[in-house]
Amino acid sequence: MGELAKTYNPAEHEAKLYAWWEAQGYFKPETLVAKGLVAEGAASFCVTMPPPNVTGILHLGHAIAATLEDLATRYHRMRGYDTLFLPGSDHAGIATQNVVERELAKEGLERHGLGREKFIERVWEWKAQTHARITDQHRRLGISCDWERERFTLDEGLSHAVRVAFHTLYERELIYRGPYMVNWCPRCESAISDLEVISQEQDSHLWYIRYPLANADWGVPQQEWGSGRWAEGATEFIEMATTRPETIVGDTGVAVNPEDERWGQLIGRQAVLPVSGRAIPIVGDEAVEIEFGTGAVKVTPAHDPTDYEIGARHGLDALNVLTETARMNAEAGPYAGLGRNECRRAIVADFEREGLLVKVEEHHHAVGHCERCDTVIEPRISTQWFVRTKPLAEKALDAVRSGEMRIIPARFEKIFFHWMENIRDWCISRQLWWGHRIPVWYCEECGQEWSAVEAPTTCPQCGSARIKQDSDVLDTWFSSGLWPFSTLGWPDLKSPDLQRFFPTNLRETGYDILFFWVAREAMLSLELMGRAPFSTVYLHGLIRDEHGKKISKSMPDAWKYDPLYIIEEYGTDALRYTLATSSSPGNDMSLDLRRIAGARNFANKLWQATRFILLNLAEGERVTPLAELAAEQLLLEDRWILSRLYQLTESVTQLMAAYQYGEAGRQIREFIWDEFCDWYLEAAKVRFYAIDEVAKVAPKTVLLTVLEQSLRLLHPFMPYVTEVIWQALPAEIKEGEALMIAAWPQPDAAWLDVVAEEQLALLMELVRGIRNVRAEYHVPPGKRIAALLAAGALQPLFAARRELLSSLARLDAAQLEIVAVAEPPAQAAPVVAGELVIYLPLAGMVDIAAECRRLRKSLRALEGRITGSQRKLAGPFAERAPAHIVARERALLAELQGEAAQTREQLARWE
RNA sequence: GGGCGGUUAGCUCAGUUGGCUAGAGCGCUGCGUUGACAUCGCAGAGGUCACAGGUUCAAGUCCUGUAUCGCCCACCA
Repeated sequence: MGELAKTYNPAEHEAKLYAWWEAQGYFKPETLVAKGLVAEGAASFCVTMPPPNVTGILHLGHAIAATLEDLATRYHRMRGYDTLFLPGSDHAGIATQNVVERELAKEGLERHGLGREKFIERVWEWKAQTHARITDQHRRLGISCDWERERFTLDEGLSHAVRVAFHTLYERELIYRGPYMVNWCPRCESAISDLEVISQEQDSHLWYIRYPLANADWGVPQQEWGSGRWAEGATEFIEMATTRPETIVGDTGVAVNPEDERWGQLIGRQAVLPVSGRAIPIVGDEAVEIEFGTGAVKVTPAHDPTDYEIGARHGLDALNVLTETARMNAEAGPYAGLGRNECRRAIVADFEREGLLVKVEEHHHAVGHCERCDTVIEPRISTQWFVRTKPLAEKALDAVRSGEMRIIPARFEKIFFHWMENIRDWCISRQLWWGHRIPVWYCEECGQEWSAVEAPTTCPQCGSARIKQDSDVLDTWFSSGLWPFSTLGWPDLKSPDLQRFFPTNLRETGYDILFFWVAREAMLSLELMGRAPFSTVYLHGLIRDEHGKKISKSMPDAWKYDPLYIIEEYGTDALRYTLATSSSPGNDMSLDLRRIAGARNFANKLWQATRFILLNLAEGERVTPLAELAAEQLLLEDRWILSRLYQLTESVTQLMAAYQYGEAGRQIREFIWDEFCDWYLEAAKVRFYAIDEVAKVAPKTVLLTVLEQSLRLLHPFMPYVTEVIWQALPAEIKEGEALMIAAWPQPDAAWLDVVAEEQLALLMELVRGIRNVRAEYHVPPGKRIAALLAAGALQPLFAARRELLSSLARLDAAQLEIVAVAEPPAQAAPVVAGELVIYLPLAGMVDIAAECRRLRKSLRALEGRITGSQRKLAGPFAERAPAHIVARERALLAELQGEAAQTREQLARWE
């Protein structure tokens, strides 16, 4: 005790402390129960960590999530909830596979060359490395999660949960398989969901082309395509615009709007498709916009979602002309084997040669790209697995509407509704290797298809052993969608953790994955568990650099925003405090390193205050607990700070319960720094440095009591420094073995003392006024000056605390006169605070003209406000506004008038 | 094409049922090494709360519109 270093050095304590907490079992709910810190039948509080992808290292987005989750966890643990923060990580199918593929590419390897099994081995190796790094980073953040309950989406239990979930949905016909148009990434060679397609605006072209029409004069091209005479003899044409000329070879129709006067009469006729010379019908379809392009559109049902629908309506064939890697297939005739872009150039050139290219316009439009590898997506018809989302979405909508699940900030509920109401079926199969194999088998004998939780050996239909499992894997979000219950032991409904902690309480994540993840968690949980997975969704914003730019690895100063760098430079507490208090939910945050430095300074400030207090304790001195103090031992400043602490605790507790962490954190800081350190601690020095030993008892008690309770309030924000300090405090003023398992402060209503607060506020105003005058007159800071205080009815109070006033304002105690009514000295600067006036006889220094100017200025301001207040009270305000608001206004007016009267009196002496 | 958010001090941001003189950190100015702290203290300067209307006794806060920046969603080829 009392051995605190000169400054707080986070690195010296953090790792040690974390290891100790963990070794003590404080992160485990069982420990708290065993210690009797969780009351019988206490409510549970559970948050499952959004499992980071095992793709790389953590960034500030993870840091803010972990911080807020741990903040909530520590707060609830202190409140006596049966608390669990469950950690884990996500195999992140497509993302991780891509990362490992890039790693392999560095060695000149490619996954197909390696083979599925070997490749998966490599991914597991990668997983082991990144997982270790991620875990280490999370520990550095000080999060109090139960590592023994850590889960991984591909581990045994969760894989089983995935199979059960799939099987259940399959049996309920909420999962189906079929050939539909999906988003296909030709680089990943896999289908991806709508959400994984990122549309990017691009500059491109709109090619106006024309197809000849078959008529009595011409119907079959006589010359070779590319000869320049392919359309020779054609007499009628239909002109259309396209952004994708390479798909022309896959056209099986031309569509026009039936209302279109230009083209309407062509419906039913045949066009002759360039290149192949195939006759294709012209159909009428409402989907065609008359205004766009020429009003006619080529229809390629196999390669465009709209065309797919038009084709379906008119019985047009879907002719696939692309391979899985987006090269032209045999159907492309002369273009077979070309890449889609090469083909585009070639076919445009050929159209020009054949006189079928009318014009080319600049065109700006959105093109879909793969979220993971940025490759241009190809819409493609392929057989995939889907989740029928409509019925699931209904339940999710109800859960939010009914309030079973609440989203913070509330505006995201509308966004959630909109998405859920317009949801489309979710493509869950991926042609990847890294992930959960789809638990469906096919019989090669009888063609039976069935789903099973455990791998079968024979066909249930015909008994054949010639069965094969589906080779696809599931979308990674399918397994993470089960996270809130799969991690707690589902599908075992008797799992103690599931019964104890489900439904969970909080899902904290960035708003960018509301649809990807939170929405899926809600749908799957409501379907499989019959309940929403959590009661509150708290969405944080994106973290950007100090100029509001998105932080990316390619930025030259990206290293500055690495959580580990920040932790090493400023300490974990500084990072956590800053992340928790610098923004509000759902709003992006520009992380300013200066703020982090400020938070580090705050930790040090707290440290210094503690040092001061402990330095004033003798070795082994017993501190008197607050309860043992007699009422009269508590002086004005003691009653004031205790009252302030009471109010702070009330306010912070309310804010924490309402998930207003930012405001809570700011209030705690303001209290500790501005009230406790700057005023109370300075006030306490008066008694510390006095001769009277008895007088020193109360301030020690109050200092330690307030400090100890402040530490408890601050602990969820700055767990390390608060715990280190707490451990150094004398045993008499604390309970238990660690701050992190201490009880959240229960404010003692007896501390509330509004009179003390008002009186000290007056004293502070007086002191500030004196300091102000001293600064203006350049009175040397150390110089003690005489003063005459006219305190009116408060004379006894100020007389009793004369040392306090003289100490804080650097007055000469021997020449401080405190009276009820004073005859103003001739050569003195008056300081007015409410109805109090203190005269500072600055012998020979007082510039009367300057004083008059100062007083007049102050009087003008006062009079302005008085007039405003009077006008307000004379108007409809007095009767329309609530009584307490009016009363407050009246009180204010009286105060202003009192101060103005005093000021006028002072002026009158000189004028 | 829809929808959402931001616009508050030089910079980065708070300001949740509308209610005292709109706040903080950093920066800036002046003073200061008083026996916790220069990662500090004291005093101070600095804002027509983007703009225009409206509702109200009262608007940074609610409504309408405008500007501007950003984000999300969307099958105009």
